[in-house]
Amino acid sequence: MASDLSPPRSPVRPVEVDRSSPVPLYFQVASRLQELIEAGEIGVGARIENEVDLAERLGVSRPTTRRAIQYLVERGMLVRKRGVGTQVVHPKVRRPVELSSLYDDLVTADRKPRTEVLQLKVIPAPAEVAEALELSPGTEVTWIERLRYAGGEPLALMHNAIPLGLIHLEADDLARHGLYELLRRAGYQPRIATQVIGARSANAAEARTLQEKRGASLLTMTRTAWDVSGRALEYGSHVYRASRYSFELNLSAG
Amino acid sequence: MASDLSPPRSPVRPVEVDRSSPVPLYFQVASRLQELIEAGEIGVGARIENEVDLAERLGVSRPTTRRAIQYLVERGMLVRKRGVGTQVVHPKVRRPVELSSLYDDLVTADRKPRTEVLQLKVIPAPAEVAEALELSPGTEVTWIERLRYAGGEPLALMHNAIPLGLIHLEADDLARHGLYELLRRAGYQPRIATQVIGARSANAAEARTLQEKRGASLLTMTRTAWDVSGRALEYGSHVYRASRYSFELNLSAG
DNA sequence: TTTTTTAGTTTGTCAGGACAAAGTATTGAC
DNA sequence: GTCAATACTTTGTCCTGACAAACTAAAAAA
Repeated sequence: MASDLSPPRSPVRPVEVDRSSPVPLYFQVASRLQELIEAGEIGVGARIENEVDLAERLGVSRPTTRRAIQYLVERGMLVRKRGVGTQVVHPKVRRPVELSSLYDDLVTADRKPRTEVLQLKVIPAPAEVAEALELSPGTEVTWIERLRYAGGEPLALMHNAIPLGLIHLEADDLARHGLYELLRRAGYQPRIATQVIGARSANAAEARTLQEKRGASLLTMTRTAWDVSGRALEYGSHVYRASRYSFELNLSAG
Repeated sequence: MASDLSPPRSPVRPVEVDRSSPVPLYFQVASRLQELIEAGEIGVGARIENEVDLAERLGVSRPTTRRAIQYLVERGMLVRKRGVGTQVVHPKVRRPVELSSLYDDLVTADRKPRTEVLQLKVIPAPAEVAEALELSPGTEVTWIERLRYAGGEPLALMHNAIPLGLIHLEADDLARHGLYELLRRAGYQPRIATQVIGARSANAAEARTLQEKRGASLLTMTRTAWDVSGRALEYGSHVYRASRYSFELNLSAG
């Protein structure tokens, strides 16, 4: 019997599972729940049905139900408390699902990007680069210098080093596609990266290239990216015009 | 019988579980595995024993073993492939465990922090702040201006707004503790935040306060933080001396 | 009235078993 | 020798069942 508690317990009506589908049951359940939550049918703060009842009503086992709920907990849509129940979390809090993608593509989003390849050659890795990529000093790498425009204006000056043998790069490809896209296409999926974001003033050459005044503030970002097996894919050292660019990130704790 | 495959299959020797301990079995198993991996006893790239055998040898059920392994997979130490096995991932790739904490405390880590409270008062929220905290324009908030030193030198000028009623702040407390520590102590745990990181040049007042030259590059960071229930906890607008500070982050892609 | 005890609810942990799906290695046919 | 079929290994999904731990709320005792 439903008790009368202040956060109403929504009944989660028409959820059914399709056992002939190749989609795992737990995922079907999670998806249905997610739909109901996003459609607002299970209002924020409301407690969902308890595991045991939900499982019984859907005709699946409790572990399957648990796994579905766990899945949504992990992406921040639900919170569980032992002895209490499972609540829907405020939507604003549900963002950080994809905090984690690595994109040059902040640009690609809405502004018209254009890339000019200033340099493309093979050089012995400078000490800093070799260390970042975990190569012996002097190992050769592909070295790229690109100037990226957005909306017709220069936005960033980007230097990258890529270990030889990973991928063969043509200036043409680089002009038309992002580096990460090219890497992915060659079968290398960046999974982990460490970034350092800082700022400094533009020197004369940078100011000229980026059409800024000398001494203008620049955002700097250096990054090393690895694939899932720990192979270093890329080292990058970029400077952005602070007047036109900023980093936006979503963090989640615990 | 162990086959002879190029990545050697480590035997994961002396792992035992303590059933009288209050620590969950799956967590004991995960911890032991993690130790072995971090001590290098299961070398990078090596496959660990398969679930079934491991479970049997430890005297726990397969679901428990699975859960332990899953736990390490989620924090990026292991990779599993159906039909193949479970491999240890390169250590460099294991970082992003705690990308997710919100800290002022980058500073507190090793450098001696000191905080000077320049302002502490209640004011109607400016438009930008009100929007960030999802308050009606003009709602009163606690407004703080702090100057943070590290190693005897000024490092950052920080402005924060906190909704009234959350917490009563004293200049004394703020001088001795981080804002997040005070919030946590009052029972408010920041869970989600959105940050924007940019750069600009210091104006005269900022330069004076931070002991920089006028026009020096500053790193800027504005942030809004929410707790798990979606309540807005804090809005912050900080500027850092770019010559002394940078943001370091670890990203991981889904 | 206030505090303590008790009972009830709900999630957390764990076992053991069964079959499916995805790879890998071996075998057999051509 | 090359290619396809087969067997094997390993993780993925799912079930039933049981008890423990945390929390809430009601009942009992002070």
